[in-house]
Amino acid sequence: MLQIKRPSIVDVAELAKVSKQTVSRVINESPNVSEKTRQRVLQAIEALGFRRSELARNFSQGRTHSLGVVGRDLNYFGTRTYIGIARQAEALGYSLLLKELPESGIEQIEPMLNALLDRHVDGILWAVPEIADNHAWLDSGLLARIPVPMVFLSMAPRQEATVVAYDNFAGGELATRYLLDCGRKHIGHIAGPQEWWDASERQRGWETTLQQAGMKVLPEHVAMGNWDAASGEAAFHRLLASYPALDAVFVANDKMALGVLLAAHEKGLRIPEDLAVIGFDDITESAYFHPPLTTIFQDKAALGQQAVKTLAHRIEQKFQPAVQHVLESTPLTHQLIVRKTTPAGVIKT
Amino acid sequence: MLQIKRPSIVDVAELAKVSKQTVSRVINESPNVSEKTRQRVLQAIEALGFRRSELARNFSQGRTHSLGVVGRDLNYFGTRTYIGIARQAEALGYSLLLKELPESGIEQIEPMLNALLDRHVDGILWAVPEIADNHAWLDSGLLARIPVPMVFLSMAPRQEATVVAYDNFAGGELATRYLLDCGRKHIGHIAGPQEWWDASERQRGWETTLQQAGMKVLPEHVAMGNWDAASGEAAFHRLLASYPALDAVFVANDKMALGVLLAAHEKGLRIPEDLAVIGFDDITESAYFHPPLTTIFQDKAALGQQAVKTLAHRIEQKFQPAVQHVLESTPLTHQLIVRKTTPAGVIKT
DNA sequence: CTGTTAGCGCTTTCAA
DNA sequence: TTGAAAGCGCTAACAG
Repeated sequence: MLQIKRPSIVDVAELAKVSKQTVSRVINESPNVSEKTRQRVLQAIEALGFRRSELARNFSQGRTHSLGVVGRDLNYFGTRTYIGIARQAEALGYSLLLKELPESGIEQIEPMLNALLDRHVDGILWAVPEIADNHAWLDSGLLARIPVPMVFLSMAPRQEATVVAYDNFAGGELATRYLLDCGRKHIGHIAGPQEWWDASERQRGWETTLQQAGMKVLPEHVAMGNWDAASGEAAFHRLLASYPALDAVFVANDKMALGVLLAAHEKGLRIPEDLAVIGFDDITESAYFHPPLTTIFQDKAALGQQAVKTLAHRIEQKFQPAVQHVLESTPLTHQLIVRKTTPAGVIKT
Repeated sequence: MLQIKRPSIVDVAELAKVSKQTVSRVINESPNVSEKTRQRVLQAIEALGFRRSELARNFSQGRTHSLGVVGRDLNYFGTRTYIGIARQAEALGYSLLLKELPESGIEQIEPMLNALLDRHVDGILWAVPEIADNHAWLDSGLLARIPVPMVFLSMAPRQEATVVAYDNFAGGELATRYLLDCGRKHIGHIAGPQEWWDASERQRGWETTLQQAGMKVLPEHVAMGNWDAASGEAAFHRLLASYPALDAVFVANDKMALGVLLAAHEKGLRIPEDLAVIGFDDITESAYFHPPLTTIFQDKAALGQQAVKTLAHRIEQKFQPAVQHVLESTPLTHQLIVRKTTPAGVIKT
């Protein structure tokens, strides 16, 4: 099973009777080649089935036209986010080098970044959710020593770091205000894990909105889950116990809301008459929950796209500081999707 | 903003007063280095903060220790599959180069493969679901011309192609047999898109099992969906119309089953008394459906792991034909998960 | 045990 | 418009 060597630029040069330099010019579409030789070279390329080795090119140029993507469990940001990332990267001519950051934590971070840098990625996209202080390394000065542009997905804004994120605070406000508009007076919250930035922002949005409406917010008006349906169910039981007057609940994601719906049903609560429920995310299933879930939509694909655009923009700036690059931007705003878990007839602008 | 050049092997050599070859030996842990010089070199490495450039190494070795992964929409195989792939690749020392195959189709395939080969991936993992004839290119001889090992995820077995897949036929049998064991006499099927290999296999499992039980299987006993909850709902309405005696339904995936549950509820059917329902996949939400869904579990992470193991095994074989490599294998068998959408009290071995 | 010499396949000077 | 030469950072093959 003889391995046939890929033809190189030299093979093409020999066949076309030119220098390899000329071949290089042809494949790079340099204008400084006569039409005649260009044709000869193109023929040789065709005849040999030549393709330029990106590996060699990357090596010689010192850049790889690839982006390192560090994720955690792929599934937090969800497949939609990754699709956005992948499509946008492809569109912009970047390859993706994917890494999974293990739970273990902080001591894995530097090795991971190094692995990417050793492969000379042009930029790095950090798609690890911010949990507790797992982004604390940013303040250690490590960031400044990373020689390539870096973009962070959905983390708390901080100095010197480029962040692409939804405004979860605003999302929390949107959900809560809607429940207020429905006329509910006792709006509880089932939060994601406190240590998650996204979760605490959503909670802050809920709290602030209620306070601005002149309502009191007590600790027993919140229960915490871990994003899973099971935890939503458990949290709902606790919440109902600690806040019996409850007539509406803002759940920090749709999966937990699924658990809430089940639990409420078991308790014999009518939805939305006795209890209004609003979720967060608008996962595809939520339209088929029982009853269909009112929720806050966020376009995860757009989030991924925007992150890649931003990163690519910074890379181009670095490699060609001369030219003015424009950064296209996708708007990232939450949308309210009203379905059956909230009362009908409410006008919302 | 001066870009500091990464120290190279040569810088280390100079500082340690040895040849770069010796440095190379040290970083590759060759035994043929005296302890004394090794220490000197290590110190120099430390002092300079040297790290070997994987890019250069890849180039010089002609292999990249990376796997090309071609997926479609990331979400068909699901995040679990990708987590399995990512973790196993990491464990085996491979990087992942990710590509998304656009829907458009066949004319994208060769460019995609070429893009991967131009970057000299060591192997390719094809994670695109087999739909209609979108794998027909395999029979065109293209495969034979791909110079690196390739592994296909979840497609129909064929000559000359390495496939890692669940036996969907067996899964269909398992589900159907269970409904029979429950004593149901009118078992319908809501299938995935006919053109999907996985879908048609599951259907075949259903059909065969019923026939072996001496039952007649008619076209009106099946309705087709597109994997989405919405399509499951619609398909159920059609199925009920064409097969009024229906007392059980095997749904080809959990999402569609979700739609079925909603539709059945609206029809006033009691589950499982009037209608037993079994899904397929065991997505995390299904335990929280209303009622909790009986389903067939498949470990997608294990699927991804097994695919990477298989691919890595073939790669090692190629690069070091001398040594005997053992291929660890993860068992890929479906499991029945009994919850509330099927009658209780059935003993199942 | 260590050093020397090539060479991987391309791009980037610099000359002609 | 073309070519020659050097170099990217490493490994491989051969000497000593």
